[in-house]
Amino acid sequence: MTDVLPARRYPPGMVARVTLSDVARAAGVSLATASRALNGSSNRTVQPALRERVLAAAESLRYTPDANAQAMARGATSSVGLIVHDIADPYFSGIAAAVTRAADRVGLHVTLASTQHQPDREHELVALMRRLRTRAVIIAGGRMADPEREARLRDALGDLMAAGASVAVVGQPLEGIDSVVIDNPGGAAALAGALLERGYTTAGVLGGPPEHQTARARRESFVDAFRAGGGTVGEEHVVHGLFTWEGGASAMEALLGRPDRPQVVFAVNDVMALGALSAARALGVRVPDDVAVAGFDDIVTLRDVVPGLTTVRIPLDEAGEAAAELALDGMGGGEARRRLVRTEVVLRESTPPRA
Amino acid sequence: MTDVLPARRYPPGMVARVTLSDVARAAGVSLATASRALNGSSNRTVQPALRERVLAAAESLRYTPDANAQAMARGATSSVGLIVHDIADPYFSGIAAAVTRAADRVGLHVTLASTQHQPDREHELVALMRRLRTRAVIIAGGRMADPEREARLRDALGDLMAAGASVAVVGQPLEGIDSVVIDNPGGAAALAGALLERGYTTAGVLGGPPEHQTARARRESFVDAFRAGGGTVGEEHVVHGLFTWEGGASAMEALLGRPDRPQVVFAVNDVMALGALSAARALGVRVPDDVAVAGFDDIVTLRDVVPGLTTVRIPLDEAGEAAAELALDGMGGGEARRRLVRTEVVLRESTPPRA
DNA sequence: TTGTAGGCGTTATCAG
DNA sequence: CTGATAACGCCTACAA
Repeated sequence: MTDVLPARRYPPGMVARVTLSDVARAAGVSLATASRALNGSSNRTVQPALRERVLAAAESLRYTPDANAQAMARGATSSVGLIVHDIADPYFSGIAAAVTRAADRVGLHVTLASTQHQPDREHELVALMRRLRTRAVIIAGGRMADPEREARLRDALGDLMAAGASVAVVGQPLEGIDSVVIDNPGGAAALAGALLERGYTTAGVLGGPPEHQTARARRESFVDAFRAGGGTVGEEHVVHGLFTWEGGASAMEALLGRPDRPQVVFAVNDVMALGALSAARALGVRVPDDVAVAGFDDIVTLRDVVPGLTTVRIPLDEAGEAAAELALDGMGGGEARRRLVRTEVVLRESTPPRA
Repeated sequence: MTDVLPARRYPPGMVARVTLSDVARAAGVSLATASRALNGSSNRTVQPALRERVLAAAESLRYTPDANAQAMARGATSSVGLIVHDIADPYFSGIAAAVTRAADRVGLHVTLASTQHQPDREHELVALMRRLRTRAVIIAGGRMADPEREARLRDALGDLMAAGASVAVVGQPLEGIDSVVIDNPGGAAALAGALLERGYTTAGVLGGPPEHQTARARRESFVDAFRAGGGTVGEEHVVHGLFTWEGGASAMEALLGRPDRPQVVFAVNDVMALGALSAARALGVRVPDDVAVAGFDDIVTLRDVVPGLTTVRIPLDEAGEAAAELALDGMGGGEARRRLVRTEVVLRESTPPRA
């Protein structure tokens, strides 16, 4: 078996690429046979002897099939697209990890695209995925509800699906599209219940942006449940602000400045809760001695921090898995499916039982 | 302009894909002209009138070029590969964010692959990238030094580069390959200096796995610098263990069980430091009152936690940017380049100045 | 079982 | 400036 080098010539700057024909020639078989030997697909109709020859030739020529060419010939790629707002955000990276695992399991690879926090870019990225002819795309994020943006997104998704790709969103359900929805209301309500059970009777809320879908769901469910359970949440103790650390800090500041400080403060996400902790400390208010604090998300690197933050865990791996399952199974043409990912209350030291 | 639908027939299950020919036909021009009008490449030699017609046709047909076909014809894809161990790890997701941004900036998209913490899979993923014909690949991770694995990786990288792709590694420098290296020794030494300056004279180290490259670099530099600065680090106060939360916790436990407890304990990463905090608390040892603690990495979600953890920040965005720059500039054939990313000491409450 | 040949969607070369 | 037409690398009926 000699290392027959391709005789073709390449433009300067280009590198010699060994193709299937090279392998076929080196092995002394036809292109078809080489293809079958290397790919095998369903019917492995190729004599062991030849097969060996081909494999050996491929090996010695360091041949690797060109996925793009295969995609063209087969009419389908082996990639799934994942669109997030910011991969550095633990929420998204958690989902990404699960999606990656799932894709890997079925021999697909993932193309990652990030909107860089610009929700209006979502539709552009969907268009990108269409050009790439990804088999499926998973869209995570888009927490703000903006009808116009959603319309454009829908449009792009229409084109994408018309091209045969399947789609799944996780986080914000999208009418008519397979979606996995996080049980924010359930989690917030459960948290309220758990706090009541621990003896808290008055609560405040750092509620995030009024229009923020996720924030709203958590805030409203918490308030409703806490009240329904006999607790008190004063209207003046529901403070709005940004969905960020700073947002949590300044909201907490405002809250602590009011009379009748509530026994516990619920921040609609962990990062805000951290800001709240910091603000409290700055004001000389001790947590949990003077005021208890709870968050939402259970950010992974926050676990085992001191004091442990009571929160609601979102099983991101489940969410990612579910999204991948929906997207990869491809919807059977029927109704848009929906998967609910249950959240779970995690009680820690920041909300000790009240005597 | 009528919406001329493609007359071709497709196998069942397949979806009608509108191609450039369809657009050309609808616009009444040749394939070549349509291509030029839509792509324009360098020489935009196509009459405005025709150009308009083509654009309109494409628009109404909802045409999008097939990236795979373009890749084939052009002989080059527009994707860059990114290989990490675990995208959920803030270290990797931080780098991924920067890489994504950089790629985006130059009109490339990123294909993400994860080894799932199995370093032996790195070479497989490199092979994947080769099949995909990515223009460049960035490898982040691989903290363990395993010559055999490295050999296989090298091999795969050779093939990849022979195919014309450029490569850059970040984290663990690889001989002969463009790499961005994190200044772990510098950071650890600087931390030692800062602690000495704050009045600490005795230190212990939670050193991670003995063979772990990163751990070793940090541990040794810290010890050397602390001693060089007049401080004391007893051999029995350097405890090895896992590079994880549990590793930090049990190492701390062991350390606190010894006589002559050091004034400050340096954990070679933040997560281990967290474990250490937890272990200390469990043993009734207060931080920082009874013992000060410092970590390394400055995990983003840990900032602003109480008590603030003194640590060494790794500017992941810089690292990612640098890697992308190296990989995308493609090495000019010369020597392997090297970029040093400086780390920065961040002093917080876990290591207060000693009176 | 193996080989031949046509096609996948674009780009690019080379004549008109 | 525009239009045939040959690649690009591979797969797959269809034939042999």
